[in-house]
Amino acid sequence: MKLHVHNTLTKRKEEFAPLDPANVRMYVCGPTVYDFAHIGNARPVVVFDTLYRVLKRLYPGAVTYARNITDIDDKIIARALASKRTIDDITQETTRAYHEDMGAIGALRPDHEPRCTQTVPEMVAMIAKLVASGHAYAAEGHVMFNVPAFADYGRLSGRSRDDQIAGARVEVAPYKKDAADFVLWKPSTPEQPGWESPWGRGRPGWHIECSAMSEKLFGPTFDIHGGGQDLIFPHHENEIAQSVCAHDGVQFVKYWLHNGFVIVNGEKMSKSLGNFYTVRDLRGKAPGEAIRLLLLKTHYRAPLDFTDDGLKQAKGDLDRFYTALKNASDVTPSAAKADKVFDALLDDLNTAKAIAEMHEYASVLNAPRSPDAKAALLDAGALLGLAQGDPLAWFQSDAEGPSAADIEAAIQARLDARKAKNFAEADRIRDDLKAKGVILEDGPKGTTWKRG
RNA sequence: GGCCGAGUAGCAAAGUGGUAAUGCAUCGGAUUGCAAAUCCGAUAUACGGCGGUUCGAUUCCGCCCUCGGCCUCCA
Repeated sequence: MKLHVHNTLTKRKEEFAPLDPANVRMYVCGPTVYDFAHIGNARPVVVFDTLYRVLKRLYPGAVTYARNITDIDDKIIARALASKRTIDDITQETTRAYHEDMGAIGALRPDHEPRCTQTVPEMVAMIAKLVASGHAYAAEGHVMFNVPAFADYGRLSGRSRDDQIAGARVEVAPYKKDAADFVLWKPSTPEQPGWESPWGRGRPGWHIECSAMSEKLFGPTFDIHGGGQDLIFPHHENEIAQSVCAHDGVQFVKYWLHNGFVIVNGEKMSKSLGNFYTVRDLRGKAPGEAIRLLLLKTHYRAPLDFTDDGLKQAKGDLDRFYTALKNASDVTPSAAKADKVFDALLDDLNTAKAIAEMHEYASVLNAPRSPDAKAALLDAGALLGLAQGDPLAWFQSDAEGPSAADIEAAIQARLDARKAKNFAEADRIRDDLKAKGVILEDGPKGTTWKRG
């Protein structure tokens, strides 16, 4: 079975055939670092992290994953002004928090995390090239990309020129030659961060960064470009225009992948609506691993309705996996692989199916306790970034509630009571612990406990 | 207005041209001193609506309805 992915460019599922199997390249749009990441920001991270894991298995040692960090942006400038902090301070702290949060939800670090501030010369060079080739023009300190100069504009998002004009709500700046033209470079005031350029001191527009950073790392053409569906237009459409025109018409990206939104109460979760949950906050409610599983339970292109109950259920799913592993601690895993899970992932990253198969492995591990099932369950977890931890730690490590020593002491007291057939006392101890969030399980090898 | 996506049992969520996985929930039973965990079994008129193609559609086509999104910063 071969990997198939849904390509936004063709609107259909296609077999994935890398440009160069010895050099598979994936670029995903990363965060603008001015605030904590919310669960909607986390979705593409987890989705493409899973794809990264699949690609690494298919092309061992040949996959390069890049995810940028946008550290030049007007929202950052605004945040700095409002909080009286420096831009560096904000971007560095936010980047650190981002790494923590994404690590907590099991995301591997990309091979490269390019930053805008370290790619300005490349952006300037690309803009200059576009000006020289007639695809862009300077006007009033700005440099604009001239959309009519790129015949293929609109192909990714499926928008025609007429649609653009009909639906245009954008205020047309007087220096634009065409209403659809967009900014490559804009002037900075003395207070704003800026860099010297042939068009004066200024800063890059939003879209050019990804074109420049991907070119720097990957060259003019690469395999996969990912991001959220809200980036299809205008961001990715504009990236294509810039990159293709800067590279004499050479193809930019072979496969465009986009994840669906996280919604809450029927509405898209977004910063502008203010209806978002930060990953940081959710980590206080559930383990990061449960947040990850929640994001993977729905196919990546479908909308995902976030609820507290869904988060609880995801936690419950993990409990089931870890229970199976805990109860099978004496089973030595074979060399079996999670073939069904892998096949599901190869089919356009069908994580929902993959998790269902993972449940099947857990069932087999519970019942016939087969070494194959244990190996497969663990392998499934490795592919999905789940259930890799120590089962006892999963159930027992929690800051709240009685200490492990107190619990052990209570268990011993209860054991004594049971030996004396004093079941009333034994049950009292058990109920007491339960009230404190500790559940006891009497098994053939003695009593174990977990935090509920 | 243009474009895009979604609508499957109580909940979540896959999937298929021949009446539909999986998990949770619910109900029995096994096991247990009683539980928990696990196992066995059961339940549910579940595929938004109306047409069409077909021997047969939830699955293909058309129209419609509902919800959401993009067209302006946004994962």
